[in-house]
Amino acid sequence: MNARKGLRPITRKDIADEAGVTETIVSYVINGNRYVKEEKRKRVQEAIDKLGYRPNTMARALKGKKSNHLLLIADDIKGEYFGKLISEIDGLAYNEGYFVSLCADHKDEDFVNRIYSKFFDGIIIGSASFPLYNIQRLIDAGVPVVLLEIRDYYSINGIYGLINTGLYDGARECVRTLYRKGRKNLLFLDRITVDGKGSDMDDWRLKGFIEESATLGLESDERHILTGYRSEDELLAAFAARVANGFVPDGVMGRNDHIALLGMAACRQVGYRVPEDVSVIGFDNSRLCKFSHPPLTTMGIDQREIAKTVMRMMVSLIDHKSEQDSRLEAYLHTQLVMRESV
Amino acid sequence: MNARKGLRPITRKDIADEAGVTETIVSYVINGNRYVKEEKRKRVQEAIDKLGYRPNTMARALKGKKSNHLLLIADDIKGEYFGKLISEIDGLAYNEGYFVSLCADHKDEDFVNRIYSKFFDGIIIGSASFPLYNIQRLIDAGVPVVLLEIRDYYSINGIYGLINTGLYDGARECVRTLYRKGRKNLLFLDRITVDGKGSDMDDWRLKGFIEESATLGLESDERHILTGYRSEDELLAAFAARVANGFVPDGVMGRNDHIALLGMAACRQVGYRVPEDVSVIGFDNSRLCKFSHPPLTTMGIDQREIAKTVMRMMVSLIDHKSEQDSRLEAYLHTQLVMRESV
DNA sequence: CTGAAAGCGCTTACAG
DNA sequence: CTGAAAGCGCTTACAG
Repeated sequence: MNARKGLRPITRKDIADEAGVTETIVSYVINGNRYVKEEKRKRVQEAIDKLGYRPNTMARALKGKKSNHLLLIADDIKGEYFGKLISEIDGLAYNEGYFVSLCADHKDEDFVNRIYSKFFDGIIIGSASFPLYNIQRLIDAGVPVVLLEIRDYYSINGIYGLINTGLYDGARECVRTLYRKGRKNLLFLDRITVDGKGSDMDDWRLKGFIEESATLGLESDERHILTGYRSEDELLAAFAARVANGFVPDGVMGRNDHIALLGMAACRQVGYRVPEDVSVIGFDNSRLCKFSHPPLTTMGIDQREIAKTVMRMMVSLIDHKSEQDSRLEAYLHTQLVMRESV
Repeated sequence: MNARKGLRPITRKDIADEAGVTETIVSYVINGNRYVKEEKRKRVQEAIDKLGYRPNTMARALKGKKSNHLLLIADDIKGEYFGKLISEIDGLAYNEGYFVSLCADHKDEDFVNRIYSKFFDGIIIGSASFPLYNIQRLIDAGVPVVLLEIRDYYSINGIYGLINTGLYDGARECVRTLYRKGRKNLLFLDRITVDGKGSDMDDWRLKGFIEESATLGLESDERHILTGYRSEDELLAAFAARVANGFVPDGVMGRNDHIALLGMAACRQVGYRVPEDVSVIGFDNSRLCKFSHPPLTTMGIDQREIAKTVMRMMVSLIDHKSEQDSRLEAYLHTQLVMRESV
């Protein structure tokens, strides 16, 4: 009971002593890979329950067993999109016996070495800025990897999971939604980044915007894409500048709800009414949408479905890797949520 | 290069071979706890850099070294409050060499055994529903624990960190803010829970609401507290029912911004104008506030400051536990953010 | 059917 | 100053 000393963690030996069997026997009942006399098995099981024993994860992992730890690498941990996703993944993972670690996409060279200390049973990459060669390195090293297709991963080879979360089709539908309202002069609002480096054409949402615009015969050159800002204020300023330069958008598509709402504010700032003068559409269907004014029309992402797919792939990759002979793929869909901003 | 085979993780032996020294020497230069001839040290260092070697975390932890893993237990992973907090903690933790795992507060009896497999160097508890006796068990077992004081933890003994994030004082200031606007008939909106079990008096925000009301001579009996709902719709219905029963609030305080905004919607639903008829105040200063209509006045929480305090305490607890002779405490402050809903 | 033993990748007290 | 060796808590091939 002395907090300073620390209660000794209970080990396999304690169970063996308590149950009156060899340590070997304890291992075999835990791993269930050898017949053990029913009566001994029972005594061991009781000892385990009584003492609340859990095999030391470290020791098991050292002997080649799983660490039961997954890592999720994200770039916008703060956002509601990842919040929901993590929450769903955590729920499913916990039931499968896993813990999930969360990590922003750190830029230092050492990052990959650190995550590759044989610690994680699998890695989920949901960051658009994680370098491709590092992803390839992980896959080549045999680490189970599941990629959330925020950007194009066509160049990645090997056995891994790839989840297309419907961003591209969703973006196209956003454009069509604006178009159906008679909007012809669209503006895409890119993300805010620390370094002011925006998305490139490998970004599914931007790509969807451009290609659907082309399909519909709408312009989508660089005047129609606002990018390169590092803060909310810079976004507002960039928008105002674009308008001052004579560009008059009648439809605004935000890369996510937060950005779309900032676009809405920017519109009002230069005197446009939403949705009378300009339609605004977001992406994510986050809580923000319902409470904005007017409520934001948006493209909903089903994080629960994504989480289920992630876990399904992870389990395949971890437990049945040798049975796979090509990458696993899944295509999910977004869903338009009509409110009043379009 | 064969993805199926997997590149063998590089071990201490590889470094020893590469540098032409004993494995022992490699360990000593890594841990820096013995003099090693400058020239050997240099060769080892070069080999480490060249091969990108990282000591196996599992093996080190098995020998009593740190696992460099922290666990954060939260109850509302989805929310923006935790999103920001995690994001900040992750940033600081990464620089200190830690990864942080995230976990909802699972209810099964086995949860504590699972987290107590000697895996985590420390545990941060930000969940109001984590059972007190389990917290005490962890602390008694010598696990470094930092508690975010969402509720009252006066009964926990031993050496641990306790961070009062200013919820109580913040809640009181919310009440005063409403009061200053002449609001006398206040309504506290509690959280939405899965089981419909609301907060008790150990909850700092509720406690602050009740006690400041008393100080100001305002009523704060159960008619002034709305609780026990399991969904947004139930909240709206409960609000309408309370009003139908003849209770006419002129000030609404939400437990967080999301709840406050729901309260705002509820007000409108029964025909009240905000802020003309009723003032609404939230808690968190999340993105929601800025985009609501009218923009929500709220109590800001500084997650960055909380994260810094958490890490500072964690490091003390992990690296200098023996030097502590009582629990570590910190008091942080919330900050009123005036907008237009009060 | 079952136990003693090797070994996973490390750290560090021990003995030169 | 430095190496061989014990041992952390496990798993499982090996030899009864």
